[in-house]
Amino acid sequence: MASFIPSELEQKWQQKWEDGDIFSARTADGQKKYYVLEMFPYPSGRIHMGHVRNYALGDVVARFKRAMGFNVLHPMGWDAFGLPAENAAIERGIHPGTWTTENIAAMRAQLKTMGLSYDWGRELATCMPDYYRHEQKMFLDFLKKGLAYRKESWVNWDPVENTVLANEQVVDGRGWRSGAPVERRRLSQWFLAITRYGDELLNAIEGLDRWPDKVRLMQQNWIGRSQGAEVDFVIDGKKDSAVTVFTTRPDTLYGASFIALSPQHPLAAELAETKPQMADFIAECAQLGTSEANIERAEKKGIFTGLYAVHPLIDGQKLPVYVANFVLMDYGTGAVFGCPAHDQRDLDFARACSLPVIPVVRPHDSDDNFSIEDEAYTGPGILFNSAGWSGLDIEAGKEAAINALESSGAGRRKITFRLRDWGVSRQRYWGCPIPIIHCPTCGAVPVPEEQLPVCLPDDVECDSPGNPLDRHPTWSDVACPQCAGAAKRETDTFDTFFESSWYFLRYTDPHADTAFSAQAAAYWMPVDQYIGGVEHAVLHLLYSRFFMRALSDVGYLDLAEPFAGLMTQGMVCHQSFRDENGNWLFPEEVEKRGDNWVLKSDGRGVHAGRVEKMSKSKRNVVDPEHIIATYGADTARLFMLSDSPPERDLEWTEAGVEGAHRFIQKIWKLSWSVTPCARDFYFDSSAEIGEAASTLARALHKASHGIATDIERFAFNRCVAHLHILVTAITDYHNSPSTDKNAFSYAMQQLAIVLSPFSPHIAEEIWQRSGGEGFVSQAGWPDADPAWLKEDVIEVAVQVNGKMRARISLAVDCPREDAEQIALGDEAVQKHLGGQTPKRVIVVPNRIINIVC
RNA sequence: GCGGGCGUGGCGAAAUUGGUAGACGCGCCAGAUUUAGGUUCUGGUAUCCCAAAGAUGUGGGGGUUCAAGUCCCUCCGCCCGCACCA
Repeated sequence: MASFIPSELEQKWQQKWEDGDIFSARTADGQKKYYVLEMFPYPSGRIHMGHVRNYALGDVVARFKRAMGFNVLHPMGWDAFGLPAENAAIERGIHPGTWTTENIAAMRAQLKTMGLSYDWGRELATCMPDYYRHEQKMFLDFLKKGLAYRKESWVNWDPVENTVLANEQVVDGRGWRSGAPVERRRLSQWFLAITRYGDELLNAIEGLDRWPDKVRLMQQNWIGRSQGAEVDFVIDGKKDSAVTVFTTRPDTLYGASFIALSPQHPLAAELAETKPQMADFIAECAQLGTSEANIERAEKKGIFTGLYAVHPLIDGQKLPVYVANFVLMDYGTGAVFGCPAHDQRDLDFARACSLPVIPVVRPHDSDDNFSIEDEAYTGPGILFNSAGWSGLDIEAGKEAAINALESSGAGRRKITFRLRDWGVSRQRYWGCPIPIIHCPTCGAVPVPEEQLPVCLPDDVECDSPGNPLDRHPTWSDVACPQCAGAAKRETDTFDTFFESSWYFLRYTDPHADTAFSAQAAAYWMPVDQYIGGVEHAVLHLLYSRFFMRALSDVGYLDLAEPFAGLMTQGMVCHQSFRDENGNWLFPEEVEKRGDNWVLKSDGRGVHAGRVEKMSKSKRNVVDPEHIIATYGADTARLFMLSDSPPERDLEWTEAGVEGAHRFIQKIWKLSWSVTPCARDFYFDSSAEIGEAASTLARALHKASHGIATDIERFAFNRCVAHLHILVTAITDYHNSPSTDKNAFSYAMQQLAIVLSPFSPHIAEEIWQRSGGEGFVSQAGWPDADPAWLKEDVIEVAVQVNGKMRARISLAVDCPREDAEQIALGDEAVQKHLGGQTPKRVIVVPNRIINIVC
């Protein structure tokens, strides 16, 4: 027997697949299509285990659907613009483009060793002008349609580097490189009007029935449609100035005790001009940056403006106006009224500032003495302390409030979305240039379409922070397309989510002169199965849904939803280790001796930490390249799929890989007894073929049925269990005295088919040895014969008063009465009945019998 | 802070969606093969109990039901996302 060298075997088959060009997808009208897509990687330099998991999952689906007779599209490409390339440029003096291209080459080579069934002819990289030129055109089309517009918004500003910082680059309120306290700055930037589709994006979630419920919920909450009212509060002493607030609880207006403005509210800025204290407070708030998580986690603080607002309903009542760090400028109107009795955050603030707490909603089972202590009351109830609204329930109260506001002119019904328009401008080099020319006389002028693409210049200095496009001596100097006067190119580039919002469309027609052709999109779209990390549950997936609608509206295609099916995978985790000094250690630096972990080098003790997401900083990483070189891709893929269900986190363990490897080797050894089998061989379920052959036939049919069912429901770990059971059955048959060489080889050939989505290389080898035609990668999935799946006798549990007391064997679909009689006749059952007569007997056919007395 | 999720043997998990808890794998134990180690093969393995019988058991507490890992309430722990990381 030849020893098993996975790399040789795998290279051989990868070469044959490539030579045979068997994974190229061609538009084939009439054949049912299936589009499988995994989220394309950012070319960071090396693949990591998360990629291996993602692509192994996708390849199972692609290979299985091919076996089921679908015309499968399974492409791969590179999400190639982004911040890390610029960081590499600053840190290592390498051009972002060079860095990215080298990374792509390295990662492509790594991916190819996995034996994934991609159509590499459709590969794309978003940093190529051939790709991004189309999104410049899209942007201009959006602009014409009013879907793109310009407005001011806030960014994190590093005052030392004079650059805009990403949230990731703000650490504890300081720039990550400069260490300087972050400021907020207002910049004029481009936005895409995603909120125009708010209702549609929300309503269509219901139809995404092959998406995980959790993702649908998250998108729903993210869009966050709320009904309520806008209320205008006139500032005392300034008749014509009012602060407008948005509230979902107009019913609690009689409980209002203050008004709070966002630190970015125009009125706050106005006050800061004359009040240094206010200016200081706003500056302090600015240090929290733009991250909503940071803002909302910060200690609640506010300062009094000295102004009072007039309560629109209560004569003579005035509410103090504060500027508070917990009010977001981006939501509603950037101002709220505080009702401490019925909002915990308002209550905390009111207690800190000694403001009145006026309960206006009481629970149904309380009376008008209901009062508030440390906890705001947010539950259902009846209004009180509310003049004419007292006695109404909350919903009726809201209606009454809105009617009162509308008739007095102090407010109006209002629907607000939490969703904000998408700011796409980035002050960075490594992105798609925004095709706009700024002219001192004509303003922002679109670059004429015949001048597209606006290519990134290569000759840039990337050795210092900031946008090199701003520093380029000539690139931005152009003539205005309208007046031919001297003008400047826009030096901002697009958010990289722009690229990932339509790449799945480009794959359908990757060499088209346009972004894609409507025909190709009509054939291949939507993506039937999309697979990727749950971290994209909202942003990327929502932007893509928006893009489809926007592109449809400007005439590119006619389809609203890009992804019919979605599967979100869990993270790949590994135990982390630290030495005595708290330094992180790589897994290969430690080993287990007895119950303790020690350093391999000198045997000193090691702290074994938690099992957590693989990350470079904690060093708990395992390099896929090393694993594939050692065990082979078949083993690595099989292990990735075998232990945890795909949506859950997976712990990478050495022992687990070893186990998968043993299983592959077991199959390898078995494969040496395989000889070409008769083409028309099959197990006849209507003939007497003997015990051993029947058992084998049953195992084969159960496996092909079970694996197909479990692939459809993403229970890949169960698929691996089916494979183990099948291999055990084939081994037993092989070892049995009545073994038949032809039957054995046939069984192995069938195994090859059902194994091929998981470990395709060894499957090809077995297929070839058993005389299979062509590639197993192109073979059809075996139909399961129901006759071989049916059991004759089934074991049924018998409970007495809900406790399991016996198991009885019954014929399948045995009549209820017979089952009941047999159960009651059972010795153990009789013993537990202790002579009592059953009051009730529940018979669940083929499952359980419960005798109640 | 807000939004979402997860929690079952020593470990990864399974449970036909309210019907026999622990399939399959890892680990461990015993035996066989082997000069030995490794490999391989066979058997065992939720806990308590010598065994049987029995009892207990799905993060904690409570509830609904003939029947709860599954449904409801509540508490605890861990993880993910929060709009300029991708």
